[in-house]
Amino acid sequence: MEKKNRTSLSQKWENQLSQAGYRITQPRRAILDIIAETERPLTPVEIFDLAGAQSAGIGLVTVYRTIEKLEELHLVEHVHHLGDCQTVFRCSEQHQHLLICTKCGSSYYFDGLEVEEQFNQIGKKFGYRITEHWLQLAGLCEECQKNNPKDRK
Amino acid sequence: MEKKNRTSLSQKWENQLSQAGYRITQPRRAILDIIAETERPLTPVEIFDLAGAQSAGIGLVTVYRTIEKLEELHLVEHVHHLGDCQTVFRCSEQHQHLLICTKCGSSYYFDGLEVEEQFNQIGKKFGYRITEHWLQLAGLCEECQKNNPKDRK
DNA sequence: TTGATATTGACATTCATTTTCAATAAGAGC
DNA sequence: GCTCTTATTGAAAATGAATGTCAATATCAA
Repeated sequence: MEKKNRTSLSQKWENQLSQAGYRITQPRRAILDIIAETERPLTPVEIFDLAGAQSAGIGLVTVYRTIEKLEELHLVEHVHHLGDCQTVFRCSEQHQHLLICTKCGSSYYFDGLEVEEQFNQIGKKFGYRITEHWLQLAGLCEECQKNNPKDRK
Repeated sequence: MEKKNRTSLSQKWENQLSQAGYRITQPRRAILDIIAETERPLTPVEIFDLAGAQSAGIGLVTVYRTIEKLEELHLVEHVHHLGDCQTVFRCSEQHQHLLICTKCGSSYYFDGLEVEEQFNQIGKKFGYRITEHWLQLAGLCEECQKNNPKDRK
């Protein structure tokens, strides 16, 4: 059995799951690693495939259930990848907004403090009291701008 | 056959569909009317139910197909109704953002010119060239704030 | 080490959406 | 107004994502 290179992030998640009373199992560990390591949103099936490649015999159901727990503890969240209403995932910290590359999917979180104040203003204009907002930016990351000199599909 | 009170919006859509080479059928007309008349996002099934109440025998499949065409002509768009990744619909004009009431679902569109400039700035910070953005605000509308004196669920 | 039980994976089930296909109806051309 | 081509329709079947069921298994507290 080879020693896995656990990231500090998945270690942290593991502790939080444990503290919340959940057990740490091999399948869960594999799934945590995948999500923590990957710098872009993933679909449940993608996670399933990646995890399956590492340790055999992980069920897709377990992926859904693990995601559920992580979501409950606010360790991952659902994000929307371009117009399409695909359920994908990305680990997050605090309440932040996603900036995602339309080509390679690489993404960052940013806090929207500059804009959040304006949201309240806009709401006020229409008589609304804003309680939630949903913001996501998409574009080409530095890398993909280089590799995309003109506009290849 | 009673005369329907067609809204000017559905009339306009009808013309655009026609100009795009699509035929105007009774089912399509009913679906157009529903979407144009309704001031909140609707799921395909909701549209199906509402349309079915008006003229019998409209298939759910036709609802999906009509939405498809309307979307193609940018007459409706998919929106996300709060965290949940439910596919719902709402008619829109131009590129605008949705402001939606979490209680009754009533909604407005607003142009986000004030904030859009800032989006580019944020992107620049991370080396991204922003090409799309996705913004939705939710809260309580004036009416629901009144009817919701404390915080009834 | 042991034992209660949370978790697992296989399978069945549900629900939303898409595909298939023969029957029908829209509308262009006469 | 009538005819004919073909886009459109609805029913049924097919797909696909997500959830529920359940006996076997693995975790971890004692």
